[in-house]
Amino acid sequence: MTSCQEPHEKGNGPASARTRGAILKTAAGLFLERGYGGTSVDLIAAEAGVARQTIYNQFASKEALFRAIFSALADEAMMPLAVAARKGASMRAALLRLARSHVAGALSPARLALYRLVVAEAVHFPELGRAIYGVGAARVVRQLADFLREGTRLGHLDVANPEAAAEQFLSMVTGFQQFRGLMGLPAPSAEVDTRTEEAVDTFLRAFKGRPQRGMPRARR
Amino acid sequence: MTSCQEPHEKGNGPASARTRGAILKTAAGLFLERGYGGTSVDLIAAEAGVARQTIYNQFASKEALFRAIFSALADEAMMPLAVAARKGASMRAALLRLARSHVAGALSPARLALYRLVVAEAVHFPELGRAIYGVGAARVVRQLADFLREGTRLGHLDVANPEAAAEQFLSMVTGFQQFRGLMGLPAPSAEVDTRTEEAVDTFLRAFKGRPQRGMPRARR
DNA sequence: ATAGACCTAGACTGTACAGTCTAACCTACA
DNA sequence: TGTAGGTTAGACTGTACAGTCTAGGTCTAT
Repeated sequence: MTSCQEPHEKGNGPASARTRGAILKTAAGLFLERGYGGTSVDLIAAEAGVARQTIYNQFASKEALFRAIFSALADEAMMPLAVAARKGASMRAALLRLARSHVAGALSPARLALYRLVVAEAVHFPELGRAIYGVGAARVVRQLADFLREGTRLGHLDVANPEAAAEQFLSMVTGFQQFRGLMGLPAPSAEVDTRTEEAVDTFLRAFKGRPQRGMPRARR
Repeated sequence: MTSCQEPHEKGNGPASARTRGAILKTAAGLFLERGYGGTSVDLIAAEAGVARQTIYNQFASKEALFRAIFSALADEAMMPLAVAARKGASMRAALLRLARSHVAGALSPARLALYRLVVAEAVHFPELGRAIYGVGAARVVRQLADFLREGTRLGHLDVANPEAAAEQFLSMVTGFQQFRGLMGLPAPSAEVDTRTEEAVDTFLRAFKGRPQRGMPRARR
């Protein structure tokens, strides 16, 4: 493969920065797609359009490269919940919006790949598991818990233990859908949506607050 | 092509059967412990106290061995839910018992290992994912759904969609605990138990049947 | 005893990979 | 122009592995 790519403009920093970025980005994609063991340094080099030696100039080892990638990956993995309750929206609408966005995220190919990667490698890279949990899941739980606490304070909900309820909500909403996705089963979006709605309704039946105007409590 | 060579009645066929069993058992343990890629045929042979050639006499390839192991693994993976509602037990007690046993199973090292393996390999062995889902998860869901349906018929519960509710229940009960386990985080049994109880209570708040003072008989 | 089915040990082939080393090469900059 | 930093292709080492092949060993039924 003849190298000689277009001459780098000066001013965008040292060539090494650009190269390093390309390596990181390419390697991240490959690790997600093929796992740690399934991704050779040669492949990363080829895909990034870079010599293998260049990778070793930038990173001490394949493992070091993986670790370097990981924190970044973990950070962007769990986008913050779109938790802002809109002013006029009902609690059900707010939770549904939130659930839908969370499910969509959790079922996206990128997130499923990340999940697969982490589950598979957490044994060899224990701090990786802790990182994903801490910067990802735990943070999302905390955000949602705050939202539920606020909803309770305002009387729209009746949640005694917001952290536990948040975990229950997220588990219920993603649980089986995500499992099916990981198992390679199809996830028709209509069905996903139905399941999401049902989960939200179950959650609301369990945690509905004091009756609101126009919302008769009597329900047998 | 697993065990199709038994044309002669030779009676016992002792050596090969025993050998084959040892290989299967050893390989299953190693695959669970170290994953498919992390387990070499040499290692299996050594661990099983068998020559490598013997493995190749019994199985066409490492992959064939893996597949042969898998159905067995999938079968014993999800023990049937101890779903029998005891006569005198309250619904809460029954669900709690069920939840506890399910959680204990899901968090057991063997099941976490299986889960890890399946999640990691479902890409390369798609039918593996389908098998685990079908013989495992889907079956458990069906059982629990039947139980919920029966509870609803008796008026102890009010579940409109038993399948969906069963998935919600199982997701809620195992969701985060299992995730934490997979991530290598400690799972203090006291905390697991608390979370389990909370999940059961949430479920019951959502699906509690009509008040049961005299247990009004519901016929349909 | 002997034949056949099964087993063992280990040599062997071919492949893939991590990581090192070298020598040439490009670009910037003094 | 020359030097320095970074890059490149590719050769090289050592390891691990899947899978084959061979030569001989063990057990069992006839």
